[in-house]
Order: sequence, then C-alpha cells, then structure tokens
Amino acid sequence: MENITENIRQQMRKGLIEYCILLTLSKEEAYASTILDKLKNAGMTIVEGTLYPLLIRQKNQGLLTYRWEESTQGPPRKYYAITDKGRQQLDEMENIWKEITNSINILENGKD
Amino acid sequence: MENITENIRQQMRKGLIEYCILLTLSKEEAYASTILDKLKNAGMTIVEGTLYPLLIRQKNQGLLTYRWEESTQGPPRKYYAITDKGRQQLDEMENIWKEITNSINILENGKD
DNA sequence: ATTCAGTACCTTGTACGGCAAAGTACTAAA
DNA sequence: TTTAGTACTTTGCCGTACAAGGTACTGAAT
Repeated sequence: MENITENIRQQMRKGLIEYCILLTLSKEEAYASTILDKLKNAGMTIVEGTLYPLLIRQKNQGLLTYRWEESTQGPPRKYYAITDKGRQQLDEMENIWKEITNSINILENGKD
Repeated sequence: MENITENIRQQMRKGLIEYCILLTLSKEEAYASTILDKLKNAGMTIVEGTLYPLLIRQKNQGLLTYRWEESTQGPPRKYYAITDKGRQQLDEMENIWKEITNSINILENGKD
C-alpha cells in the first residue's frame, strides 16, 4: 500500500472488472490472453490471477460458456462466450454504470 | 447476497465513495448528516456505518479537518472541511475517474 | 530422450473496503 | 427522570482483486 495513487485506482476499478469482461465478450468470444490484451489496450490492465477466477465465477453463474480449442503454439485454449443470461446481466450492469456516472456528475457539478 | 443487482451496484460503487465524499466537501464544509443527504440526493445512498469510518480515515490521512459546532437540536456536530492535501488528492481522483470512464467507453464501443 | 522456453490454466493466502448491527452520549421535552 | 431525537463510534463479516506460486501441454534445442 505504498503507492497511494495505484491503490485508489485499484479500489475504484473494483467491481467494474466483471462488467469489463462481459463487455469484452459481448463483442466476440475470446480466451484469457486475448481478454487481457483487450482490457490492457483499453487502459484497464488486470492480471491472470484476477481474470481466471472471475471467468470461472461467471461461467458458474451461467453468464458465460466455453469451448476448448486446440492451439498450434501450446496447450489448448478455453474460448469463452457470453450467454443470453450474460447479456441480460450486462444490460443491468450498463444501467447501473449509467446511474453511477450520473451520480458522480451531479456531485461534480455541485447540484444539491 | 440474495439480491444480485444490489450486490453489483454495491461492488461498482466501492472505491468511489471516498471520491464522492471529497467531492461533496470540496463545495462546502458539512457534517455527517448533510453529507449523507447530499449523496442520497445524487443517487449515491450510503449509510452511517460506512461514512463515519471513512471520514475518520480521511482525516487521519490529512485530507480533511474538522471543527466542533454546537447544535440547538441535539449533541454537537463535527463539521468536516477539505484540506489542501485533500484537494490534491481530489484532483488525482478526478484524473483516475476520467481514465476509468474512458476505458469503459472504449470497451463499450468495441474499439480494440 | 531430455531439457528448456513459451504458453495456458488454476489455486492459495492476504489486504482492503463497505455495511449491518449494535453501542455511547448529548439535548430537550414530556 | 424517562423518552425521543440527534449525532458520533465500533465490531465483525463478506466480497473483491491481487501477488505469488503451481500444474500441464507443446515444440525446439541439446
């Protein structure tokens, strides 16, 4: 906890990561490394130890499915795809996200 | 944890609450009940058990100061005000917030 | 054959934040 | 001297993200 700024960033991101994963998979199916790359490119860098448990959790909740695919360059990959239930929850998350950004806007603009 | 939607909302808000408190106090000093009201009006309802420890933490970090003020209707109130250090951190938080909303936008629009 | 490097997936333990719930204490009115 | 209202505080729990380490598959080099 030496780096205060990084801690703030981490705390603010908490809870958004599942949303980001669903968002990413709503565009197209992907396996872990691809997801990590896409999040990184969007400026939302996370690590393996964060991603894998989340994918498993979301799969167990029925938000995702996966299929194995052989790779020419290493072990087989787990390709995850979003389910209908996952899209429903994504919709809900988008609504919540809008509410939150709206709340922050109100507080920033000092309307009270 | 029965209500999944509420849990999502709660998790997404985590880490933003300190930012909201600093934002609120950057407009004018206030005591706990006023802060709770303002957050509630902005759609960011939190409870006493969340707010008080946060105020104490931010005060201990030098982000806030407080003064006691007598009340005509009950016990004295602790009026909190933001410090220069608090404003610096608020600036940092605003930057991080912009980065995060930008990341979400990128993921929403599927630019990768 | 065996080692090595690269890739991919998984697990354990820890730190931290927010909240529910309960407690303390001050004031004024009944 | 109770009671109701207000205000501040604390304890214990749960969920999340991460650091760190581990397992296992593949192909190339030795």
